[in-house]
Amino acid sequence: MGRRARLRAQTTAEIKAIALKHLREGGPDAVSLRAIGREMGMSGSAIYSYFETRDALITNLINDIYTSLLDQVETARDAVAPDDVAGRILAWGQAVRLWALANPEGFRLIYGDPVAGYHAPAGGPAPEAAKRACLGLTELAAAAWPHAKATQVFTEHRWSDFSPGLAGTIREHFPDLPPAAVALALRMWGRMHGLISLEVYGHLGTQTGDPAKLYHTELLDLLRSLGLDVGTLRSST
Amino acid sequence: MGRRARLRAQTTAEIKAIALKHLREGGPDAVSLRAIGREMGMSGSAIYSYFETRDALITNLINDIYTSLLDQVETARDAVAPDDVAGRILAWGQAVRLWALANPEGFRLIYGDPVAGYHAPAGGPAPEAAKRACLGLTELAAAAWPHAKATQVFTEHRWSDFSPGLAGTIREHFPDLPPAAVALALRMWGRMHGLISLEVYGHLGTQTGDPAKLYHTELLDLLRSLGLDVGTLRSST
DNA sequence: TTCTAAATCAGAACGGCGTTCAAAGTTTGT
DNA sequence: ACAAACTTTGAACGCCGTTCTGATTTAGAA
Repeated sequence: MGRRARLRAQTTAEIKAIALKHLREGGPDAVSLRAIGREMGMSGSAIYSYFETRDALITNLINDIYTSLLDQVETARDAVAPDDVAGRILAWGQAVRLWALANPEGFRLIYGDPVAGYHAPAGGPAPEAAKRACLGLTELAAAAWPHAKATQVFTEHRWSDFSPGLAGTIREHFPDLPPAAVALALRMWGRMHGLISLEVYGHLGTQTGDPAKLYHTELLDLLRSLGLDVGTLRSST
Repeated sequence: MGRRARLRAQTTAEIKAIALKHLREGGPDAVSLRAIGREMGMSGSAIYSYFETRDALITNLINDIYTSLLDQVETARDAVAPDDVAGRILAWGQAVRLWALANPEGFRLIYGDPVAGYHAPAGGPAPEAAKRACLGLTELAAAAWPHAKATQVFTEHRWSDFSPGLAGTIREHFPDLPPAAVALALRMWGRMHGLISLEVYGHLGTQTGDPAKLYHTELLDLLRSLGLDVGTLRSST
């Protein structure tokens, strides 16, 4: 990599770093090419040498942020023994919430309306990370499936219910998993996402430390509905 | 009401109607004072006679939209006999989703980042509607509580876990309800909200009619976790 | 090494936005 | 009839994304 390419990579990184800083400090509106350029001592239009458009920069940020979320969540999950299925699900769920509370702007960027006038590219802004998330959840669901299948509500699910890309990838990794287990994985996702997004967007009491307890209860209920014993677990905040 | 006041009310309504139209047709960015004025044959600054600021207009819209959501949801719930607890919960849940799919921009306005640079006023943009939502869900949880309390995961919840305003209002309406039932109501909210918001924001497969089935399964599982019999219910899409 | 083509930048410009302000126009009540 | 209140306009300010022109710097081939 020549000198030119190195400078370019460095500038690109600086743009992204400042964009992230503005995002954290001033919310989505503060992420503007002109403001970034101003802080870097560059003209706003100069950034167009590094990103084709502002949306491209945002997409790039979403990718990074989504990846960092998954890194953290997977790490938390893998800190629990693989045979402790309930513990791994609990760890995943708590990690998602803690990450979201620590990075609310990032959470909004990934799961909400990212930024004024932003339009996600086809296939979503971070298809790679999204696939990782799906696979991670499916792995948890697959591990829980032997216990869960007895307790699950009966609803017919077919592979054709899912997008071909997702279904294909999943069946590659988990050949013997029934489609109902994939539905379970998505529902687990929804259960975690619901309370977290209500909390991040301020629709929960906005008072005291309650949301943590509420979320913990929800996770325990999720485990119970999977047929997993949670009698002894209690204090993993 | 004099002629002047009537004209004023009419203009105010027209502003809101056009704002809603732009919201539906062009997304949040299309809601701009200048664009509204343009369509009305008014200068953009004239709107400041009717709304103190753009955020005030948005807040007003959120209020209307949130209210219309609750009207629809409560109507759906009340179409089911009061003693059919499971049916009422199912009706509520399906109504929320159908409304969200029919009014995705409204859903984003209420539950997401509403619009570029919008900052909600203290107490939220629609405290009245939010309270109605909480009470409605609490009513459902209260009706289910006799069945549910046996199956619920044990987690201590106290009144102090909730915001004083919410707790007070709820205890007014449901004097004998334990705090755990309020936690259950909020968790029901989260369960419905999770899948719906993932679907509205395009994080679910983006393929086929699957989300409906997934959501239905989730509602059935919710009912099951409440100890409500759902063996015969199946086809209420 | 010299020369050409590419990459990088600044700065002006266009049209959009929310908001403010002074001035003109209109309605209301006295 | 007239003063006070309200409504509206249009210009202005500063912000934004984006495009374009032209200058400057760099990389690689001759």
